[in-house]
Amino acid sequence: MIPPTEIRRGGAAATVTDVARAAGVSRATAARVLGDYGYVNVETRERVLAAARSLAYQANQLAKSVATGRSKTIGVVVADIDSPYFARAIRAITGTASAHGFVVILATTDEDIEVERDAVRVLLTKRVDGLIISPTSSSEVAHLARLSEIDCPIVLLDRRVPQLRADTFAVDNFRAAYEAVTMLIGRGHTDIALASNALAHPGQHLISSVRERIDGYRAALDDAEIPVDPQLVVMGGAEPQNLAHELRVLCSSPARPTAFLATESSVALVILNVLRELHFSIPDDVSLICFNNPDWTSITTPPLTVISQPIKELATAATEKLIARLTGAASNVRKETLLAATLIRRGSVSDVCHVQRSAVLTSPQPLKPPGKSMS
Amino acid sequence: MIPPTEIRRGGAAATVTDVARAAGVSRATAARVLGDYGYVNVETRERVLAAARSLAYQANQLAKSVATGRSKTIGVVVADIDSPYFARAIRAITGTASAHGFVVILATTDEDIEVERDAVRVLLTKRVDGLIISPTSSSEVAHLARLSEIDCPIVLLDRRVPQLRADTFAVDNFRAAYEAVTMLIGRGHTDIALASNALAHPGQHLISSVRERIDGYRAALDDAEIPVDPQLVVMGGAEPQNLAHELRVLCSSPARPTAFLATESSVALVILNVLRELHFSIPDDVSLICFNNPDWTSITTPPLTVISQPIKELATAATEKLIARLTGAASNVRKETLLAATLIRRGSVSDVCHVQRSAVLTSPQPLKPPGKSMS
DNA sequence: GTGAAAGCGCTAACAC
DNA sequence: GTGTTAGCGCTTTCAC
Repeated sequence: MIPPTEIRRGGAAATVTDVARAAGVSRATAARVLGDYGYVNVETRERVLAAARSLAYQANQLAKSVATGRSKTIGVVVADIDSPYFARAIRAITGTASAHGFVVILATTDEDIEVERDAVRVLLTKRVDGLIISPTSSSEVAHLARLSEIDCPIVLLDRRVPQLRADTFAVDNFRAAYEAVTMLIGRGHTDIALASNALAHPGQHLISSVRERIDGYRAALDDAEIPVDPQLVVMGGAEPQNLAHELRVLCSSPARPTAFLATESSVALVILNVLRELHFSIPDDVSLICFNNPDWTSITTPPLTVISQPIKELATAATEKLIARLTGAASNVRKETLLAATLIRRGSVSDVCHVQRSAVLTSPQPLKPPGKSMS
Repeated sequence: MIPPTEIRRGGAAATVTDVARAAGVSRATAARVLGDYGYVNVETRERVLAAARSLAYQANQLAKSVATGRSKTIGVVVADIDSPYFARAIRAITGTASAHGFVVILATTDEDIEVERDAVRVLLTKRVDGLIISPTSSSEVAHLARLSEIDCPIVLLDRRVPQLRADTFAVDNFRAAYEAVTMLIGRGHTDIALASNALAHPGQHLISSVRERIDGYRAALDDAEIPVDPQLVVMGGAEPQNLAHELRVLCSSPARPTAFLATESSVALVILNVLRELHFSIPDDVSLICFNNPDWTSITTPPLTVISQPIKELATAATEKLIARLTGAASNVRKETLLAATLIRRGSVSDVCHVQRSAVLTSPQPLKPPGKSMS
């Protein structure tokens, strides 16, 4: 009864046609039950499913995608995964995506705009349904602007690009920096340095997160009527050695600050190394606050006061928004979502006693951080 | 002259057909130049390329894939990206892959075998050309064994599964643990504990890396004729609170060890917290060595002596091997590549003075670590 | 060299 | 309900 054609060709996967033949129905019918659409007799369905099972049929999503025009794939483009910050983001993205039946293609750019452009091109070639990106540049975004024309939804994560009018999920960095610096000022600090691993290319825009942190830092000083000393803003670039060098110079100069705000935890690491090398102690000689809250900041001596960013929530929300857009469940208006960061007070900040003040604890203060909230 | 059909339909991407029409050639010819295969007159080629350019033609890789049967995509399945260890691996994989024109689909399992099975199934559905996986279980591998049947090359990263006969890239964990423990013994320690965030499910196999580290630990003790105290092997499970609890109990008992070997840096973090809480100091009261070498281990007080694993090299080699297999450039025999780990001596190990010994430095020793090598 | 035509595995009108 | 048929965008064989 069974025709010889029934014999599967060497190792190749079973197709709808194979299943249809095995079940004795047309391809359309088989496709209907396998694709789970349209009406089909419950008995016929069983027969098809049985055939599919026995042939270990697995749908070819690629073929499905070219037929439907949707790939159930989202592209993710970030600078680096090494940072625990982005690692957590990616983790949240893949989790959320797969819960919705989407798969994630990952690309890293190393903060290189050329690589980013290329990554986006490749992802388009793979026909991703949408893109989550943490853009390297806030100005060179032509390759991103193009996306809306070709109807590939894009959501920005962690970094804003106002001119793009895309859904954006980021931290309120200005406020976070402002509050941290204001806190330092309240503790008596006036010589507060800001350290970053960004680089101030002349004429080049900084990525928004760093830009906003610096702005917040400046605003806090301004509001306290403390002049901003340009020397105290050190942009070391991605090379730790260089950053370390600049910090060493700064700390050995008369302009030596009494407190540091680090724009990244990796910067804090460099600061810690330099301070140790110079035999400065934290928080007695200098206070330190850094952005991000990787595990290790709680076990240093002293534990670090940090600005914790809700990256997981951000990434999850970004992914859900993108998927909503893809399934037509999102409103047409592009929205910017700014989440508040949380200042976690630990032991790396102390008072500066210009004037004799009443004794204040300088040791670890397990204060309950203010609740974070969606804005 | 230009037919009205020349007008692009709303926003949709240009296809080979469009380009062919614009260039006044057949689809086959256009396909040849766009796909860069077969012979075509150099002049015709120019015409086609010009047309492609003006239409902003971008090949549809999906369609190409269903036609050719190869997707230029590799699937990566790991437990978690949060760990800096795997993050670095993924980074290396995406980098290497993209250098070879491949793209990476990422899936995380959270050490859940069901999730892993599902991830593999989904990736197959996407017709990945091959798989890099760090399997959750060393015993439940039927879903992986199936892969070789359907001709989907797989390479194992970081964890071994002997019964799978797949290319494997891992660290020589046995030797690494053996050497670390032997070093501790040489420093006078006899009560050496091993702590892990794995869980000893009854009848369940541990993942190979943990298994081998424990074996190495035991072997070192055996060879030194030190009895292995089961109490000193604490398997806390993934829940840090639980691990912390077990450690607290152990450290408060008479069985308190003088040294710890942590199978993960995240475990070291927990140990550090517990020790601080108990007011034990490192390395005076207890010594500590941990696997992995995240940045932060060099800035704790004291800096941690660690076992650094060449994960980047491993991941790069794994990716290259997979791609070689995909392009038919690899020999048929499956090979296991074990790279040596490197013991980096810093400040968290000190001597135990059962017997009075000559003074030995216990402060940070920037000894040059032994060179690592491919095996 | 180039074109016509079949095919990859799937979806989706449209008839019956 | 089910089958027929025409696509999706690309490759590839085979004539001319």
